[in-house]
Amino acid sequence: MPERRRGAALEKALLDAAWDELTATGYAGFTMDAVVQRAGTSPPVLYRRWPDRDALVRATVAHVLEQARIDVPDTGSLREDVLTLMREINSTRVRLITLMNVHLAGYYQETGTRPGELLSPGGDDGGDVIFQRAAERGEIRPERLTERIKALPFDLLRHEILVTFAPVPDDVLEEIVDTVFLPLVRGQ
Amino acid sequence: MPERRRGAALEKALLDAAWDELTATGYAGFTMDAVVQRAGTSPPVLYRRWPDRDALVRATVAHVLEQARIDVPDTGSLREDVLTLMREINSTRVRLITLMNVHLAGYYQETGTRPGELLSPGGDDGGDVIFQRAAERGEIRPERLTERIKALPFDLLRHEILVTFAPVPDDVLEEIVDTVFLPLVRGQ
DNA sequence: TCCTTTGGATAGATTTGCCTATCTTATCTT
DNA sequence: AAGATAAGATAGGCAAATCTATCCAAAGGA
Repeated sequence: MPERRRGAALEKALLDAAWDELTATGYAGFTMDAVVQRAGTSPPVLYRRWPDRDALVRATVAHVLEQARIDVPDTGSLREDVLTLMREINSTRVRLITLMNVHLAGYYQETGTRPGELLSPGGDDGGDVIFQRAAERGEIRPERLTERIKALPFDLLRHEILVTFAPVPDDVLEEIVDTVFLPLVRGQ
Repeated sequence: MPERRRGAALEKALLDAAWDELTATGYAGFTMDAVVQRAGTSPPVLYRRWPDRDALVRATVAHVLEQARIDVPDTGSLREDVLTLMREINSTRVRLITLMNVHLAGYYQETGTRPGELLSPGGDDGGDVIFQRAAERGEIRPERLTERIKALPFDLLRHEILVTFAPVPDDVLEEIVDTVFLPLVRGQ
């Protein structure tokens, strides 16, 4: 019956349990006991690794961020590249985004992290590649590409997620790209 | 020394204290004791009016929402109308928006309220007037006015607030209106 | 196989916040 | 001026969560 987890495997199980607990109950209802119970272990196991609740939350967020890398698509068209990225974000990061913005007010003040850092795929430059390629293909007018416009579809996606707390329907993604983003970069 | 507050004045003072407490510490750290102390009164005074913490939070939000009405401007140009609305929101509702989105996860589940309802000035139709007038003046192409595009500047403003937790600089507001919104409704 | 390391169970001390009971005192009404 | 009403102080019971002390048991290494 024993079959005990140890070391890294145990640590991952604890952080996963903490993450589930965070998304289920939010920061307000987040208790060490609940994490212990969800992970099927006992308090000292938790306290040996993280001295208090805040340390555990920070480690949990860091752990999830590490695993949340998104790689940049290359479909051959800007429309599909942007939509692919948006769909990827939409399907994998809704919990992360809502949690970070909705539940973790205190987290920011301590760490200096900003929620903005959560969406740019692979840092702030990762997304630039798809615009460079689109410009080389002649799909867009490069002079239209301000930082704001490059960020626009992702900002709007993030906004939808933050206001609805749910994944965004695919036709909304297409509406954003086709009626807002593309007209701006193609110049009508 | 006494000079006791009573009735409506006391109630307002309590709700204001609760509001300050909410924005200062967030929902997680929001305690009845802290509100009592901040208001300079004692527990029974609070509990005679609101049976528990959740009721107080709900009453506080309702109280703030009541006082947060924004009226629709009529400057003669769409650009100024939109900018005026955005500036008004920017200067009066940053705390409200961040709090509602960042701290009050539990509030929504109970009340069914959605954060989206916080920005549309005077309900969802209030803002429509400025677009009607702009169309009558011939400033814009009415067929461009989808719901999404009408909401666009306000969605982007809300997004900025949610990501930075601070008022948005005026030049950012102008950038949004001049490089994103107006090109879309004027058709280039 | 022995022994060191580490996971896990249990119980409890401590803190903190919720909420109530009781009493005093100010203010309003008549 | 007297009585009714409501504010405010104080104290405390209760519940829940934090964190620790102590012990036992399993896994891995020598």
